[in-house]
Amino acid sequence: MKRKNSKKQKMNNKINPTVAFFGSSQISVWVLEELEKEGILPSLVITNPDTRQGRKMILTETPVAQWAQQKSIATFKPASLRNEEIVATLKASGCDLFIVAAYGKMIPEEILNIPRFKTLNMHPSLLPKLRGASPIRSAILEDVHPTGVSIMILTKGLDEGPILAQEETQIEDSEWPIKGTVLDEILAHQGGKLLAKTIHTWVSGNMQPQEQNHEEATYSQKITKEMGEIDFSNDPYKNLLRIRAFDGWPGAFFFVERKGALVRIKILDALIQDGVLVPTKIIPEGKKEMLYEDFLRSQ
RNA sequence: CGCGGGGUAGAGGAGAGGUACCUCGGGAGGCUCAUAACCUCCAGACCCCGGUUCAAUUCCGGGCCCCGCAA
Repeated sequence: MKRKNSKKQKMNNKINPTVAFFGSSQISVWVLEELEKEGILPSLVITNPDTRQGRKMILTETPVAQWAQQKSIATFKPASLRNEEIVATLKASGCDLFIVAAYGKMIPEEILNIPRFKTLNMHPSLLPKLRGASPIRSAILEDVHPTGVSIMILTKGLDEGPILAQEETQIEDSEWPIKGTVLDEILAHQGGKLLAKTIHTWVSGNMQPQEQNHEEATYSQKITKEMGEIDFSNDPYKNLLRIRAFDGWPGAFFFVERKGALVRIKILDALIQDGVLVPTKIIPEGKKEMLYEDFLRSQ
């Protein structure tokens, strides 16, 4: 009777380490939501500084900062982590574990090694594939299907740390190439869930990190605005991948001449019809979202 | 005050100080073996509040909303 109880207790009362979370984007927030569902709430949040953004250039907090504020969690917004004050603060926090998800900055080794359970990272790709800045969008752009999520221990190199867990993402062929914003959300939630599960096992000591196969590593490039310009003379499927990958940000676009001026046309979505890339929904500069056929009618 | 564009039928556009026009869509009818094609007809609109004016949807001022850039 007594034995049974203690066993049960071990199963249900998971060890809950104190955690500091590094993240900045909406993807980070989705991960935080999954962690919270599993009872992991950080006691400290590190995110990027506020930036001016939006049409009015309003000073805005990162989605993570907003989330943390709502939960009344202490938040730091350092411009750089190579800063003794921050390092001291993190050391003094006494956190057992650091978690990183879409933070947006490289974290110095000095910080990675502070907590006794080390620093874990949720990386939304099947490492060692698509290391680097844009694993989700590049999966679409480079037609890497299926993709997935990985949980790893952060080390000095860029996404080179040993892997604790990995999971493929189930996406129907018919849905591929999927839209970037959709894949963001799928991978963030899936990665968050896997991360939560992994943390519980990891801190209880029942996990063997697996070194990555560095030979097979590929890297995702940072996505820039210019990459979004669509040249209709290019391969239609590649253009479609680009439109879907850049969904939301930075967006795909082309220019048309109207009354002597170049007008930018943003492509929201497109499909391939009889081997030809046909936009479906667009936004001409200064106008609102409209069907491409409506746009053509008025040309 | 970061820069800029815009709000006209259900959709996309044109327009002008005094009958608001075009394309698509909707409805009715016609032609046709038949049709998403063609013909005829019909319904349906000027973002809001002030000002100027004999007259404002149009010019002026303010407001609300939408969007492109930028970040």
